[in-house]
Amino acid sequence: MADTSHRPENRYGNRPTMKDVAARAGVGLKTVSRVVNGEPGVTPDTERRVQESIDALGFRRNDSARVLRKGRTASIGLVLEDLADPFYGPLNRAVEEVARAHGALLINGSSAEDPEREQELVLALCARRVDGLIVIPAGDDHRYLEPEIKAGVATVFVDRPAGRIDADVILSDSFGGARSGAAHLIAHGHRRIGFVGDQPRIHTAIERLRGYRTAMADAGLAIHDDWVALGTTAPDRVRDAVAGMLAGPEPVTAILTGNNRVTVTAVRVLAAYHHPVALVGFDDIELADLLEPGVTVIAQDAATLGRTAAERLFQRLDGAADAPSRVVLPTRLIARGSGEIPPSAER
Amino acid sequence: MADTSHRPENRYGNRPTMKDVAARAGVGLKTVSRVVNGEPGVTPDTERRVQESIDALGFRRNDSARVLRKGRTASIGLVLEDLADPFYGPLNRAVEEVARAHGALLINGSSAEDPEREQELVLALCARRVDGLIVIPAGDDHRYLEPEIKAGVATVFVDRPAGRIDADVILSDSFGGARSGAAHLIAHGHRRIGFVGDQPRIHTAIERLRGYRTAMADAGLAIHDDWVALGTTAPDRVRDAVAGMLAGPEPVTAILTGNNRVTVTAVRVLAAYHHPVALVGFDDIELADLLEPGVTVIAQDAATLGRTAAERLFQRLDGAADAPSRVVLPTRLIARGSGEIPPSAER
DNA sequence: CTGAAAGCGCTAACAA
DNA sequence: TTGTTAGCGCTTTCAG
Repeated sequence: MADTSHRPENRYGNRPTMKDVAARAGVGLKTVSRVVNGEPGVTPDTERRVQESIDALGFRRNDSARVLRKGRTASIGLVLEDLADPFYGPLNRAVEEVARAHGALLINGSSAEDPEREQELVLALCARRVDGLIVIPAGDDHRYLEPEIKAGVATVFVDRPAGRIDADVILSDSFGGARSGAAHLIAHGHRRIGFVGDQPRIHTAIERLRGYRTAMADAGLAIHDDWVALGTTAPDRVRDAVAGMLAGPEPVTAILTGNNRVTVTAVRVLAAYHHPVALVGFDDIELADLLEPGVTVIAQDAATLGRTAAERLFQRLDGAADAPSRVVLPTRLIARGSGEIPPSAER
Repeated sequence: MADTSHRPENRYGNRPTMKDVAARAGVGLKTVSRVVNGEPGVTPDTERRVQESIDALGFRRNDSARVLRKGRTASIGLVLEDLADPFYGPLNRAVEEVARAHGALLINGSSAEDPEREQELVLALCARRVDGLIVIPAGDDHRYLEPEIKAGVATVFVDRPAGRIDADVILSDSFGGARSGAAHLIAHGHRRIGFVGDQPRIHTAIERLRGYRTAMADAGLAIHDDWVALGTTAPDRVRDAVAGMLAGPEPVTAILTGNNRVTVTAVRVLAAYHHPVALVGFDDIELADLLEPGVTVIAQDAATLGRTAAERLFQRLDGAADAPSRVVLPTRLIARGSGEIPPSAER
C-alpha cells in the first residue's frame, strides 16, 4: 500500500478539489474556476500557475457539483425497448450524435417492453435531472410524466405515441407502410394473406394490422380469423403462428410480418417449407438482399427517426414553446423477390 | 399562461425541494429525507403527512445533490466503438442488465474508432463521477486514465486490451479463433487463402492476422503479399480488397474475414462473383444460416463479453483489490457451408 | 422520534 | 485582475 497521499481524504476516492488546486497555486478558488472553465480575466502568468497545479494534482472538475449549481446536467435520457435489437442501434446512434453536437451525454436503458420498467427507468432519469427525455414507450399511459414535464423536463416520444398525455412524437407511417405491403401482395395475385404482428398493446402493431385490414378491404377480400396472429416476437410464438396459417383449412399464400424480429423467424420457417410462400416484412434487415429469394420489406429509416426526435428535443431545450407536434416519416417498399412470388398452385 | 405557482422559483424549471415538502407538511427537512429514503424512525402518522405533501407537490428527489453529498453516482459509463454496430448491441444490453441488477444507470457513447473522441468521452464520464467505466478502446495509449484510476474510478476494458496501463480486460480469443478458421479452410484443401481485416491499429485485427499467419505457417504455406489486406470496414475498401485478391497473379480460393462488418461486404462481393470462393467470417451475423451457401463463422459471445466485464467492474466497486486480471473467452467455429467449399478448379 | 446545523464541490454575485 | 461570500438540494452528525 503506497502512502503517497498528503491530500485531505474526501469521498471520491481521493480527489483534489478546486480548493486544493487553489491552495497549491496560491490563488483564490474563483480563479481556479475561471481557468478550468476558460473564463476571461486571468493573467497568462496566473493561468499558467493554476494549470500547473491542476496537472500536478490530477484535478478534474466535479460535474455533479456544477450541475447542482447550474441547474442543467447536459445529459439526456433515451429509453428504448431493447438495446440489443438491431433496429434500435442506428436510432440510438443518431440520438447520440445529435446529443454530442449539443455537448450532452446520453444515458440509456431498455424497458424490455415492460411498462413498469419503463416508468421506473424514466423516473430514475428524472431524478438525475436529465435535461430531456426521448422515450420509445412500452406502456400506454404516460400520465406519470405530467409533473415532470410541468417541471420542465422536455420529452419527445419516438416510434410510438405517448399514451394519455400530449407530447411531441416522431413516428414512421406504420399504417401506410403495412397497407402498401399488403396491397403489393394483392397486386401480385394473392387473396389469402396472413399477418403476423407484435403484441396488441403496442401501437405500431395495431396500426400495421389496420393497414393490412384496410388493404384487404380495399380489394374486397375477407380476412379469415386464422390469418391474423398478434403476440410476442419470441421465435416459438412466431413459428407456431406461421405454421398455423399455412396449415389451416384456408391456408395463406402470402404473409405480411409486423417487424424485424418477426420477419427473421418467418424467413426461417418459410425457408424450410415445402411450398413457396410470398413474404413482405416490416423493417429492413441486414442481408435481406442476399437471401434466395431476397426479402421484400417495408423499410423505415431508424436513424432519421432518432435524429428527428433528438433535434426536436433540443429545440425544446432551446426554448421552443409551440404546441406538441406529430411527425410521421414515410416508409419505403423495397421489392427483392419474396414479395413478388405468385400464389402457389392449390395443394 | 396558467399562474398556479405559489412555490418559490428555482432553477429546475420549478421543482419543489425537500424544504418545500417539509414546509408544507409542517415537519423538519430531515424527516422528509427519512421518508423519501425509507429510513426508519418516523411515526406512521408523520410519514403519511409527508407522503401527502410529496404527492401534492410532485416532489422528486434531486439525485445530483444526493450524489454530491454521498460520493457515489450509481452510474457507470460504457464507451464502445459504434452504438449502431449489431455486434455491440448484445454487449451493451448485457452490461445494462448487470448495471440494473446493481441499481446503476448506464451512460454510453461511441468513440467512432477515434482515439481522441474516446478520451474526450471517457474524461467527460469521469467528470460526471461515474462509479466505474467499461471501455472498448479505440486508442492504444490509456495513460491518460492513470489519475482517474488512482482516484478510484474502477475501469474494465473489453474486446481489446488497454494500452500502456495495467487494467482488467475481457477478451475473445481472436488469435485462436482466426487460427482455427484458417486451419478449417486449409483442412478443406485450400492453399491460397486471403485475409481481409480491420485497421492495424486495432488489437483484434492484429491478433486475428497473427492467427491466420500461424495457421498458414503450421501448414507450411507461404503467404503472398496480395493476400493480406487490413484497413477500414467501409464497404468500398473491403470490396476493393476482396476484388484484388481474386484478380491477382496468385488468386485466392478462400477468404478469412476479420469481423462482422467485413464479412457482410465480402458475402456481397462473393455472391456476385463468377466462381465459388470459400469464406470464413469472424463474428456471427444474423441470417448467416439462411444464405446459400450458409456463412461459416467464428462466433464470439458478445453478451458474455459484456456481462463478464460488468460483473468484474462491480466486483471492483465492491472492493475487490486483487491484481488486474485478463479473461479470454473461447470462440466457436460454426460450419454452415461457405467454409467447406473446396478450392475451385484453376481458371 | 425529530430537527438544526454543517458541508459535499462548485458557480453567481459582488467587492476589492 | 482577483478574491470573498452565499448558496444549489441533499445527507450526515449530533442534539433535543
